[in-house]
Amino acid sequence: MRTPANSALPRSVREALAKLGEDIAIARKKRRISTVSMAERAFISRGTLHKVEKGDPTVSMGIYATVLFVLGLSDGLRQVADRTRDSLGLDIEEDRLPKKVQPRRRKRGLS
Amino acid sequence: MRTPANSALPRSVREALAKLGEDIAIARKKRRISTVSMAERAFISRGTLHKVEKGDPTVSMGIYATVLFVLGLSDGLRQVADRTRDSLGLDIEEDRLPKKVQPRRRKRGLS
DNA sequence: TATTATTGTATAATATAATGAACAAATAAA
DNA sequence: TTTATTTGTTCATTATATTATACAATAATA
Repeated sequence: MRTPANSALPRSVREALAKLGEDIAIARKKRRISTVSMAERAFISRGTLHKVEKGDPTVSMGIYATVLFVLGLSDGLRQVADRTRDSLGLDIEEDRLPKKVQPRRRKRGLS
Repeated sequence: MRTPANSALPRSVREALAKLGEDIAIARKKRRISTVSMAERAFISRGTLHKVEKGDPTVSMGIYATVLFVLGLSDGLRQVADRTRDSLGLDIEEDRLPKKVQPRRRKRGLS
């Protein structure tokens, strides 16, 4: 990622990722898996695993997901934005949601 | 990511990410946010947002996290691997977990 | 305490993620 | 039905993520 979303992440986002990284490290230790072994199982380098356990935002989602999978925790991913839990926004049945979001148009000829 | 973890993700992982992407797209539509507007708010390009809504594993975690934040769904991230929910592994108090994971050593001099 | 493996960092090289632009296809509003 | 806007894709360019390697610091075992 080479976007401001990298260097200038909102505090709460940075904290959420940091917590995720910590939780991953704890889960790994609970399972008595070394960083070397974990890196091998996830097909990544030890350095990248270290970033994951720090909650580094530049690491790809696929790598996070694979690490979680190795830990048997990938189900958590499915619930992150689960529809049934999402109370915000319009309360419309999924089928009736517009496929494209389009603002109400102005009549032609108005300044 | 340029690791096998990219092209050869386990089925369940690919599916979990695909679901996450779908849920994100639905949440966006519920809130009547266009892809253009969403991309702006998350400081990313429209193309990358499209990947996110497909559950593409090569997109950075920071970008996923920022999009979730814009949707007001970033709390879900904090619970993905939450300790208190993690029933697997050793059931040891966090404080007593070893900082390093080390296998039991062999006595010297044994073949 | 001595020893040995694990973990924390740093660096250069290289693969690739993210962008912006441009065009086609699809959909919602008039 | 017509029209305007959104969304899907592609491509070349550029920034950067990931790796492999090596060394230092740290912690667990005997």
